[in-house]
Amino acid sequence: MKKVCIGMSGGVDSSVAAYLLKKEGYEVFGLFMRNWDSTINNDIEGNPNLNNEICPQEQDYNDAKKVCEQLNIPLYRVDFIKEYWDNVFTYFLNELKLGRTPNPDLMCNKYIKFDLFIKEAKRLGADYFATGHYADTKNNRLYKPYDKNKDQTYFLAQITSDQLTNVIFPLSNIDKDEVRKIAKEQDLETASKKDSTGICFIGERNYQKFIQNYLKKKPGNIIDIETKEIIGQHNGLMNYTIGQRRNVGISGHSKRHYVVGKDSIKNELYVAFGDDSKYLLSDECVIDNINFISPLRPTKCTAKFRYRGKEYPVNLEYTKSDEIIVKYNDVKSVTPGQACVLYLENECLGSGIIKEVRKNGQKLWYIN
RNA sequence: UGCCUCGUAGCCAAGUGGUAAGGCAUCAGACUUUGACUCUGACAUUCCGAUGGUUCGAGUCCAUCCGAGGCAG
Repeated sequence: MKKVCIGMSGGVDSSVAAYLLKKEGYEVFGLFMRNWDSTINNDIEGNPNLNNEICPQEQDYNDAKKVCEQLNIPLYRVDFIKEYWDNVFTYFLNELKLGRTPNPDLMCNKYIKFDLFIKEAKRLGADYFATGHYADTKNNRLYKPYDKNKDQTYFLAQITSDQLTNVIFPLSNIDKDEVRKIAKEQDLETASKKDSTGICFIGERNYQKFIQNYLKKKPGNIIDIETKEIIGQHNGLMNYTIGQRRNVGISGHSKRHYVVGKDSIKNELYVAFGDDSKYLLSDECVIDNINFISPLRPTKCTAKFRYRGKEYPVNLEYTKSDEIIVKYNDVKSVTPGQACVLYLENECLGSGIIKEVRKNGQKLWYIN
């Protein structure tokens, strides 16, 4: 019998995925992973769980355990604390230091979930590996799932075609409502559990305080990009992303403000006023760290610049190096460090990391 | 010191005798496996610098004081 390892997170999605695999007739076992340890990682400041009797991670494990008992499948667990730190968190901090906006979850999938985690699953005897992602795969290619609203291919766009070998996404053909319905029908422990959000396995919390555990505050000026006047002080460029409006720390203006750029050398944050500020717009970007999952290399396709962002039509210009120039009509808040994920219809072709943002052929001077 | 203007919630700002607009910020929630963006809701219940006065009724008129700025000097 085909043996499948399902990555169990303790949430409703992986719970239902496990149930569906079992129903399909596979021999299923669960694998729970932990990659963050607040004590080992010196994660003190702003950590709401330090004094809790039971931290969310243990709660997640308990929930996963309970679901596996309900489904009558074994559950194993594995720690990747050091590996997560070395491969994902270090990258995350380095990007922040450069003033960019990294997306650690893409790297978590690339280096942890679809690499080390799969290796552990194989070691435990699995032929196939499954997760509760909303995505679809066929012939080592990646596709959007049936539920376009929950589509999580954005986070998977840095893994390779090889990494999709023998991978199953049991939720590829059903939507979230259906998942909740199945969970309730089967009376799974996690049926009504709230979806988790926040950085992969670190969770929801005050981001600025979290970062302060690892990066020192570095105050500097906030500049009105139109008038060049100093209009406030920031706590450190790592706390801001392009397009951000909340928690910037300025007020007293009649229009909304948005972060439009930053200068890591001068340690200055640039802000513009108004919902339609031209400073937020770009029409071209350069991406590197190119990863194609698909063999296709179109010159016209669509792209997402942020998770749950809109998909825009783009033209691709392949350069000699490991870079692609992506051209599009004006798009707001395209941000260095974020992934530019390419799609052709339902297929997720792959992605690159945004390196430079341009408008009218010129690099935007106020974005690093 | 003489004259002028102004003093409304954290910030900006309407209101010019009839019982405190709005924007920004903030907070809460929705959405969300990235720090967002977006959306919804809350936000001056003895109160409009202070103290008196006129009036049926004043943030709105008058007087004085305090404070900020400007013009004279």
